[in-house]
Amino acid sequence: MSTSIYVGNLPFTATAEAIQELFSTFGAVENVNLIKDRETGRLRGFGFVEMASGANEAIAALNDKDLDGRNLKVNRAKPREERRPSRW
DNA sequence: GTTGAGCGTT
Repeated sequence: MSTSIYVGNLPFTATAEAIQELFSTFGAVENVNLIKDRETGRLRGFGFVEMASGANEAIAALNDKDLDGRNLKVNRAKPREERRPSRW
């Protein structure tokens, strides 16, 4: 059982490994997925983290936490929606 | 800088 966590307001200086280390402090990080624009390849400024345990602990501790001069947004993520229809 | 995908067989 894993918990999907939404992480927003991420600094462009942050990386997946840094996020994993940060979240692994409170539990086991299953996976880290930083979202980036697939057309430009640049970070969108947010990402997702899957944790096997300590998810709520990480959320409570890292949410609204100061990082690189910005306050992080950490919340339980909602299931990914279907991609926009390619065709009618 | 705020809720993710990719272009073939996850």
